[in-house]
Amino acid sequence: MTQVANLLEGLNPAQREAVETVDGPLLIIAGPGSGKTRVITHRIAYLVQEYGVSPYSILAMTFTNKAAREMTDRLGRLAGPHAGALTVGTFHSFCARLLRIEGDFIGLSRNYSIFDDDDQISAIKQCLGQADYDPKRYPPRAVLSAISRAKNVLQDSQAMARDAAGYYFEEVCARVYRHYEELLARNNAVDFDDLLLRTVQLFREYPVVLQRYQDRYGYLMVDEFQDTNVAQYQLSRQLSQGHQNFCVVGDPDQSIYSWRSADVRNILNFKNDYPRAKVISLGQNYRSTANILNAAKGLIESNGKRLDHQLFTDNSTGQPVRVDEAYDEDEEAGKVIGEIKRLTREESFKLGDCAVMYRVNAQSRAMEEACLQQGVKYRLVGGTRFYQRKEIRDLTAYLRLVYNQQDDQTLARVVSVPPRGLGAKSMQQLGEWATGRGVSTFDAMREITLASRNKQPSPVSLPSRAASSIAKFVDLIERLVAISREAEVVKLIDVLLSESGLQKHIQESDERPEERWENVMDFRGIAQEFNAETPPDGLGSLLERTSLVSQVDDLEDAEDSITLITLHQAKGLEFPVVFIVGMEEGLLPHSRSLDSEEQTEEERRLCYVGMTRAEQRLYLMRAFRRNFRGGSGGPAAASRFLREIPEDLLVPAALSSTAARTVTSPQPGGGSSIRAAALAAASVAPSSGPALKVGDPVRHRAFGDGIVMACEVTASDVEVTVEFAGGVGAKRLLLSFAPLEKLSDSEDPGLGGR
DNA sequence: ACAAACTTGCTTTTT
DNA sequence: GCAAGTTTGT
Repeated sequence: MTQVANLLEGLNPAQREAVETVDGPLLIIAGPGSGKTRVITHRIAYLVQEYGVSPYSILAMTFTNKAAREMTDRLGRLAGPHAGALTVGTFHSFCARLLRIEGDFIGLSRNYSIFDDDDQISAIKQCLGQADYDPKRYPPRAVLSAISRAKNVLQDSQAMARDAAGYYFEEVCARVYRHYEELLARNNAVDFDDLLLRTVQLFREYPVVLQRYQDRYGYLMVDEFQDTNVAQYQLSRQLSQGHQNFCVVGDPDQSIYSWRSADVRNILNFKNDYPRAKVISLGQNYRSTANILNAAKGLIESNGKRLDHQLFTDNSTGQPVRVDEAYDEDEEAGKVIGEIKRLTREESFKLGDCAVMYRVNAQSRAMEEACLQQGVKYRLVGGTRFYQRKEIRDLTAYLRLVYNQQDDQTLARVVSVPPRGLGAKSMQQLGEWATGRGVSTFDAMREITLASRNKQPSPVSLPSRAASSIAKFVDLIERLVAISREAEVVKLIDVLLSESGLQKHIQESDERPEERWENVMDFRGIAQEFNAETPPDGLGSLLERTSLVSQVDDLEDAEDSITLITLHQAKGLEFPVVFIVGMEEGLLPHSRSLDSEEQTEEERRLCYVGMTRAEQRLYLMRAFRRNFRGGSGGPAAASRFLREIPEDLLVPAALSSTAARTVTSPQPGGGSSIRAAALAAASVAPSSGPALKVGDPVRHRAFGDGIVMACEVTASDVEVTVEFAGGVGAKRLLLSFAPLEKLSDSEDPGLGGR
């Protein structure tokens, strides 16, 4: 009983209610920083301790491995020895394990492969060929993403074809999809989306199996529910059908993955689907200062379609949100890094407290350069993931082939690394022969090997050199398969590395061999964790791990580095100091999301997610000019989001740029102000000089014609930034001194402001 | 098997 | 306008 008291202690009334509500459907709307994970873990512990629910019958699903691990750790501390019996995992890993066990029902044997992105693309290319479509007209990426979208709404190729009627591209995709299904089946493989789709299908077709899982899991919880897609929702519904002990936690305002088929309607319509669902709103924020929270609230309130719920905090007011602008991305980066250095020097922040967030990965380059220049250590989230590195992928490809020889995609990757005299043409011939006879490529190779061992003529006409290469290769793989059945995983890896020539190949490559070999050894270290399992299960688990990890997963705390991260990846994280860079129209909101209101609202949520990551300080930065892909990029207007944040919570920051950038003339006395610019944009004319507003064409005696990019009201004057034509670039000018004259619209110098 | 020349397209990327 | 991918040539 004391333990139970502990579980409720320190919770606010809403949190407590959420923990104590154990039966029936429950929807928890959890605002940012509202102690969501705490509530989930305490609720699980409470179920076990107070209600005597067996931990064995509790299933908790998350989206990231990181979230799953965090939850498991916390539960270990809360529920102690019980924790091990809980099922906590991502949707995908749960399904992957389930299919290992039950896959037979739908024609998947235990050792099935999980196709990664590359496998999928090359498979799609192959299918396009089979269906006789030109990959130029139908880019494999686009076809794959259409198929993926269909899978995420639980459509097989037939259903997709039915829906596609009249839409030519979709029809084509549905036809390719049919070939793709067949290819996956031949390879004894599934792709990411299949993990969910095929599980749902299995449950539909075999109610007995579903029954078993329904009986086992009497309590189901789903985290980040706003990001579930139709397949995930359906799966959850199936599992909780009988008992309806279905608890979902999420925040529609943080739904930022609709482009990955997440369907926010799952959470918005939850009450319709479960009329007797209890709804609890966690509104108290424990993370951010009041100023930061209110600024974020102000922004998100501009979204039309919203489930209203009250956010508040007892935290201190804190400092206003600081806003600053720069000439271009380099100056912006210089200012950010300069300010971070100041924060560590003059205040008590550490580098590890600071994060810089951006909309697109390309923005990291300027930040990295500024870090290098100013000697600030950084960690870049994203980049090539560990398991995506070439050397690791080559190694895992071998392991996958050893685990499942039906997997032609993997075979194709492995066969010429290192080169062993089996070129594209031999493989092509071999592949055709194999498909013609309805066997896998490896089986075909095996037959050829057998024939040559028995001194029989090769069943296919191949160069004799190729035939002997094939025999050697088959030999190698079969030896490895034998080892995989009796030895531990690391032993298999060691033999593989030396016997396949992969070790030599990596160590003698010209691209940083030491580093690459180190990665291989790191991988070997990871593999050690799976040594204990009886062969070949250890191999299976290792492969599952390699297919299902993300970039944020292995993000470790680094005290002495700042973090560079996209806004998407930042979801779920928090930092004392946050900079959001690139607050410009066309970037945030991104130009590709401006054509629909829904998409623009998602951009707003993305910005909201970023802002609510900040605990103490929040900076919003923008640049006038940004070099997109080398292109001039054109002058960019301030993001509408800046205007939507309540004015009184913002303050111009006037950060100094340590990185020298000579375009700007020395700034007299004062802060530049985005707010003022916005006011000016709204045609509030400055009190002196010609009335200028953003977008006006002007003429300068020395610089020629240009366009007003911004007006900033300083203490005593108005400072305008003008983008001049003819390679002159942007200048900041004081209106009272500068010989500027306003041109009428007909004299527009044609710079084309937005 | 690699390099040079060309084409293309250009958000985000939990698993 | 560039980087990445594809095609073509040696």
